[in-house]
Amino acid sequence: MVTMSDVAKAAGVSRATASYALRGDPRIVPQTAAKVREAARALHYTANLSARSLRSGRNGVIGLAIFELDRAYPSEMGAAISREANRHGLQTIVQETSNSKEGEIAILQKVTSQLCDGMIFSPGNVNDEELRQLSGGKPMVLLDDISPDPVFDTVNTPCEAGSQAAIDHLIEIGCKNILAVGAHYESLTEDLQSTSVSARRLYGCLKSFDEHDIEVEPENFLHVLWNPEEARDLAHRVAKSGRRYDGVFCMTDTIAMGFIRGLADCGISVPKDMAVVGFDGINETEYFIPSITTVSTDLSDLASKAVNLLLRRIEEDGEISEPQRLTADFKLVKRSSTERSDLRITL
Amino acid sequence: MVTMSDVAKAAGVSRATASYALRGDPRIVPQTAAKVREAARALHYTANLSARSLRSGRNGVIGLAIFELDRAYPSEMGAAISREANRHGLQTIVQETSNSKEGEIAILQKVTSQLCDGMIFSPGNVNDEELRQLSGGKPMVLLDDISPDPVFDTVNTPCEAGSQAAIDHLIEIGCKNILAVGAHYESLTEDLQSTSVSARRLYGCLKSFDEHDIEVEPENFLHVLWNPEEARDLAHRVAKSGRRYDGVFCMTDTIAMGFIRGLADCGISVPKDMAVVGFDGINETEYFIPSITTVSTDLSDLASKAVNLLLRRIEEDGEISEPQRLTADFKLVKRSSTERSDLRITL
DNA sequence: TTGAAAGCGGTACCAC
DNA sequence: GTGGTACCGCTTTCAA
Repeated sequence: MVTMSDVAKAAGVSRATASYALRGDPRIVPQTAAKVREAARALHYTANLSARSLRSGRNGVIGLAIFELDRAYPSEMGAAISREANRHGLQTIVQETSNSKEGEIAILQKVTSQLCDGMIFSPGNVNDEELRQLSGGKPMVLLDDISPDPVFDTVNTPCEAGSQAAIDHLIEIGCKNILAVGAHYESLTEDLQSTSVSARRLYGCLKSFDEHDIEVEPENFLHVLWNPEEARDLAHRVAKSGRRYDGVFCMTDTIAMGFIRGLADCGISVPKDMAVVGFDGINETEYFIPSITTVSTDLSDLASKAVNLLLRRIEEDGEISEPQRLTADFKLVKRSSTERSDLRITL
Repeated sequence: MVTMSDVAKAAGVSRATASYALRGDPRIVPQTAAKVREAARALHYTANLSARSLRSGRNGVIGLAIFELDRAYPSEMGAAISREANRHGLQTIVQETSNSKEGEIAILQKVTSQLCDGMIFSPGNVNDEELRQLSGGKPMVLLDDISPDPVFDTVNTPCEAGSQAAIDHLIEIGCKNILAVGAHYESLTEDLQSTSVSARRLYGCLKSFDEHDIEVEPENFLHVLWNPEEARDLAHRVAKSGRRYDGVFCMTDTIAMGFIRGLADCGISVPKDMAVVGFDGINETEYFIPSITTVSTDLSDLASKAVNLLLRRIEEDGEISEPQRLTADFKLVKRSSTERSDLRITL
């Protein structure tokens, strides 16, 4: 392994000078700097990040912790963040928490807070106070944090506005009896700011119903775990229940896909018999049959907001500003799953 | 930040003793060890990985580099490896190479080889010689490496046997005119061991045709980039070509999904008009409509083989054994996309 | 403008 | 069995 001493020796300067030169410190005269750079290149020198990190606390790497690597939304988000960080000259390391408290603690405490300049984190099972401890003082940006009293910068997904747009769309295309899948009607009791993602999406639904003067009952909302298996089962139960819905808003695309699959199992066709809207905008929605109308979270925007917040914290020296809370953009992408043939005929 | 000196002081021992005690060195007497552990717990001490790594070259973290985070197969593989590593008490950090040479170099040179005890890597644009340089001497296991003369341990996906099983299945259900999508017929000229994944999958197809005494022509094979967009376009062209296939083997599930989508665009129904088999076994194949028959690579097996090979290298001291080449298990998962109604009637 | 040297937080050798 | 201490590779004061 070639070290900076090797480079310094080859260039005929001291280690200190080599260090300054390689990092472009203006104190070093151009000739010396060029000599050092040349030596580094010739020797294929690469700085040792552990050493740099140990000494200066910085190494140009940021950490991202997501629930699960193998689910579409978090992994697409990870890709977006990774690419955005690259644009700023940073490397991103991704880890999965497996949505368990031990996982989150292990990652933050053992890895991310030690090996990275800062981290972006989807908290699931640790609260802000624990996070503060686990962060080891390193900058952190949270994704969809639900603390009433935020300690860290946060970027939220556009839950309220997005869900509202979804229901608006179903109403627009003529749906008269809409079902929202993903949250209990009862979950909406708490303070909205500090509440869960599902409750915030539910809130958006209610807002839309309200603005359209549509009365809803608890039966218009069904809770389900956010995975396709459960959604599929739920669709079976809905199909057998006899209750007739003509439009469904699923709080995630994965739910939507499972739900549509479940409807298909029971001979109910989307969009002919029922229109379906998803949320997230994962790539698969375009290739699913039918392609799925979805509230597409703008992941580039989310990534850019998160990385910029993090960089601000990493670069700020001492003076700590108020934690910020931003929301990512979205757009409603209309596809087959809400194309109503009856509507098309009237056009 | 609480350091080992703090722990040592609190426990009334030296730093050296504290270090030994915390790592369970048998030389330390149980009482002393307990004292140290208690102090560490009370102070919420966590070892600094950069420091440990700098000194000992080990920190319990392995690196995984995959092409793209936001594609199903690599991310499911990443999840499997991450979980397998956890089982061995290791943390995994995942990075995406974006399938570019610069990406691969940056990751290996700047991050993985420095911050990790070893790495698992899908090479795409760097050859073995470059890899050896970039690895910095750290242990590395490759995934689907195609070097004629392997330098590193490798775990391959079951290309030949899997593709053969796929074609076998299509033949079994009565397909008479089969199309394989994903590789040129011409790509099969080179030495099989050192050839690309697509060529190896192609070879499996040919083996099956051969064993069933089925004559094939170049028209039975169509090349396409391995993404759903291209596959969808290709399906459009196939549909319009007039050539009648009754069974299609797509070399990845993503191709299969895009292809089925494209067929649907043209009014061709799967499996009624055409049976389709995919490869990889990604989760979505189960929820796609129709659900997709696929050659499912056993990712737990792949992960276990890769992690075990890596651990062996990390733990081996000096004595270097021959590079090993293993192949992951698979199973053919039969689903709707190859359910032939005509066959079902005759049963 | 450059160099000497201290030190980041651990590990591991060697002496006691 | 435990402690002193050199050292991993780099950054960063401080002096020259």
